[in-house]
Amino acid sequence: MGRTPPHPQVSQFDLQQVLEALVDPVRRSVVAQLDAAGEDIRCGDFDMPVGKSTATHHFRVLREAGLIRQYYVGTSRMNALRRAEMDEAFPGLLDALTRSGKNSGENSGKNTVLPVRAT
Amino acid sequence: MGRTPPHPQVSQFDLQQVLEALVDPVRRSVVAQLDAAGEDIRCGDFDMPVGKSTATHHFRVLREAGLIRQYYVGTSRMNALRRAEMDEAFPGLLDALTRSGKNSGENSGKNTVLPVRAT
DNA sequence: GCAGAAGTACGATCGCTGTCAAACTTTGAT
DNA sequence: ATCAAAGTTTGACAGCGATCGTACTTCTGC
Repeated sequence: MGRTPPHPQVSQFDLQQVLEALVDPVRRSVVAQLDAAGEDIRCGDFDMPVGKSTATHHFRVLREAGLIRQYYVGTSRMNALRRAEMDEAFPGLLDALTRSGKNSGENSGKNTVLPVRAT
Repeated sequence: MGRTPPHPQVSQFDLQQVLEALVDPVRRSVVAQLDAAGEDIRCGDFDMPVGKSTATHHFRVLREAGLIRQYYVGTSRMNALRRAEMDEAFPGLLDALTRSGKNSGENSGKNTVLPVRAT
């Protein structure tokens, strides 16, 4: 059980890494769900449109960027939003993202208004 | 083709698109330079570590996301930061990025040789 | 001990995007 | 008219990352 994966310290948070984590709609949705719930969530209890192995990958990216903290409870892995630490490193960033996530409905990544060549 | 290229309206700004634009260190640097200068800058006057055609590509991505406005002056193309409109669409986002850009790696995302504060 | 549940690790695709070089266009100056 | 400056367009290429399926590891309950 106690096998906790490595987590970065606040002093090691990197903006580039955080943005790369948050640019993916699936991962941003995970953050949004944690923020909305206000409590920790099991990996399997998220609403994610991908397979298990892909989900694992997303959680790892979020963890290594410092956005979430993971710990085991039985066979389940719990996920906690590191909101306070993120706010300390990058004030206003999570606020801006979680807020605008509500209004402009996230359309899962692909374009809405701009012309793109056909395939 | 001395005409102005197409620019999106504020109501059409898309968070996903804006994040995809800002996740690239070169493009974030362009935004930072515009923000720091406080005035419009010619394409050729930016400090960019890429070739001209790549720079053109970056400017297009920024423009289509709504981050900059482009207009011609002679043979030169000027670039203006659409700060107010971005703030209207995504309050706090640019603030968070330009501010933490000072501390964390806005350094092209590769080798960030910057002071790290302890906790 | 065994079976099932919950994730993880490992390859393998596959599409996207950042990059460049070369050719082209438009504008301003000589 | 000619030439140079400033960007754009096009085509090609390389690398990264999101995705999946399968096999593997741990833990809980019986």
